[in-house]
Amino acid sequence: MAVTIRDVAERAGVSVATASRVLTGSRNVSPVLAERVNTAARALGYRHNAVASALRRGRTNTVGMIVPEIGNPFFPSIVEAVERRLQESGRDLFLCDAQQDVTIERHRARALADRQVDGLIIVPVSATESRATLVEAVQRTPVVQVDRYVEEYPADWVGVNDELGVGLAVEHVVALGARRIAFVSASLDSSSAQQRYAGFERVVKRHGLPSDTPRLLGTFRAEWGRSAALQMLAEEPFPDAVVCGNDEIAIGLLGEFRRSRIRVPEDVLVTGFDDIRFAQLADPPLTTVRQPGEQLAAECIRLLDARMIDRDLPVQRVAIAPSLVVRESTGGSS
Amino acid sequence: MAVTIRDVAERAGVSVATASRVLTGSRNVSPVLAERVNTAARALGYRHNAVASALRRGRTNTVGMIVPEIGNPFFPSIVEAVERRLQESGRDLFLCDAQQDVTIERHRARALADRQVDGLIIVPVSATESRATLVEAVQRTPVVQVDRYVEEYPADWVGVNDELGVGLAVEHVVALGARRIAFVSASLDSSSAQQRYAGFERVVKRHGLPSDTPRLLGTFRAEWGRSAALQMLAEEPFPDAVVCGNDEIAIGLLGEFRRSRIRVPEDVLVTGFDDIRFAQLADPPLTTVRQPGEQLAAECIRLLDARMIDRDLPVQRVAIAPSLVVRESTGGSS
DNA sequence: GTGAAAGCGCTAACAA
DNA sequence: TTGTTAGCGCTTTCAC
Repeated sequence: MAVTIRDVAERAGVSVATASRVLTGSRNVSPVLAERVNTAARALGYRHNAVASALRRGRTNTVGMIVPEIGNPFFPSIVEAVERRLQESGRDLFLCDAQQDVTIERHRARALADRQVDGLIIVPVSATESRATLVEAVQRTPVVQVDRYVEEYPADWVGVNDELGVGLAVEHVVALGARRIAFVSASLDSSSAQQRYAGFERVVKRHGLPSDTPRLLGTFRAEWGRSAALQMLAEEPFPDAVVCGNDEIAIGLLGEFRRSRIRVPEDVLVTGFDDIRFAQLADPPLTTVRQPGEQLAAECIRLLDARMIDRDLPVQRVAIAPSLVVRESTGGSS
Repeated sequence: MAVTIRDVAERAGVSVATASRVLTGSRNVSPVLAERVNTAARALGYRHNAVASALRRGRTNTVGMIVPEIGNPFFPSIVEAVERRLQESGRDLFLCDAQQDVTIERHRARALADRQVDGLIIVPVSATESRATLVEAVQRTPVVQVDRYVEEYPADWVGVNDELGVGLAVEHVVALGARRIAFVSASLDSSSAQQRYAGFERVVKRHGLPSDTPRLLGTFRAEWGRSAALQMLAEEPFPDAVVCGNDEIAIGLLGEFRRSRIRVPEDVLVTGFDDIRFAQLADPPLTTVRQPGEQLAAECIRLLDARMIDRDLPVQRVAIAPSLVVRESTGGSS
């Protein structure tokens, strides 16, 4: 068996209480004994049993995080930022992947809560079907929703203003002269998809632009961008611009346009959303709406910590304004 | 306080032992009592305390995983595959990101071991500097290295044969007539970088190709691909082909070549490694060496389970043969 | 400042 | 088949 605090105490000639006090960094121990305990611990190769500690204290110094799909490159960027923040306060992050499935998402949320995480950060899969999972989780642990949220906000949320973000993209292509603007995004399961769609419609309406242009809703994947491109190529008239619900879709679209000898930005303008790493590596480099990952992460941890202190706080919603990054897919920086 | 097994037992009118037996699915309980316990648990909203259970059993039904950098899209693909496998046996995966830093990696490994994970899956950051972390971890829990390994194999390993993989790429461009072949990859910290470099040199030598072509070693990132491209463009003679250490580098390289009006594959052939999602979306679509993620994951779990049964098994090394995926960056399928 | 002792919630002997 | 009970390793009163 592994060496326990009992062994350390014995070797140091003190009680387990004192050993515990030293090992957890309590003030009220004489330097002499503290030194003895530390020496004994080192000599024996003592390793703290976090499970036992967690059982006793009811805290784990651990935060759980669930993302809809780790393969979508936008999520890893948020995860990295959150992890850096958590590190500052010495907490560990356990990350889980819901694989785009609300059932798996529920399992993961329970698994994390069962392990007594001190808090849960979640990007919900679905605006409607993830709701029950959130409601259940909120009763067990502090929860913060990031990026996406579920209906009626059972928990705090931080994200960018998606509606505004897509608005920026539309305004941009309108300013460049586009009239017939198509929208390619994911079906309206998630709040992101919903808000981005809403933003598109709002600005199109505001400018009195034709509303019979394609609105193609599939998934947030590049393959969907490809099929959407093919679909648009098969129909007349071809749009002046395509605003996409995220970068992956836009990159898929660009690939298909390239193959069909449609020139971007000469024949059609294209915009994305997120500003993932590959956006600037696309051909042509992609104009997109940037999500400020560091800021999202910072706010997320702030909300979580506030909620850990007071569970009964009113639910907070923090919407950060995104910014447009102009690249060559709409004619380049100007 | 949350509802405990004691509350359930009381409500069901049985002992905690019986309640425990029912709740953990033991056979030896009469159906009548089992039903009563389940009903009581549901009525009270009982949730299993995994921490207490873990302390008692010494098992957590949890596997930890550490990747060097979750932002590198190759790792999420492995993570997803591992997660699917683990799900089959009802275990949960806790994922950690080492942020390319061996110190953080050590912290994560300890945090996971402290929480008594039943096993650890790790893609080590460095072939040399991650070694101590591995050695320590191996003493605490079953460990499997995936993709990369550290010197002297303190733990099982499964990955593709990197040397062979790069060999496939070189053979391919040689068959297409390339003589002057450049190599752009990451500096030789990780075993992947080392093996891929070795594979390149071996095949170049075997074919008696010129050995004064560029060998540029930086990082596994697209930015490095860009700078490497610029470096090669500034020198004479320009190579016939560039074999890259991974897809990201190749994609960065393609971007820079495009900007400089170097045509791929007409002016130069380019190959990658990994076959990440964006490889086929690159312009032109990237010829690359595919790592069979599902197979890696399956083998990884098999090794882990074997080691959980017998810690004293001799160290296993499983090298899977990778395959070449030919796309347009070397002239397309043929 | 230090130690004795009571659990945190659960499981697994052991008895009945 | 069921119940009683002794811990898993740790932290934290509560006495001294």
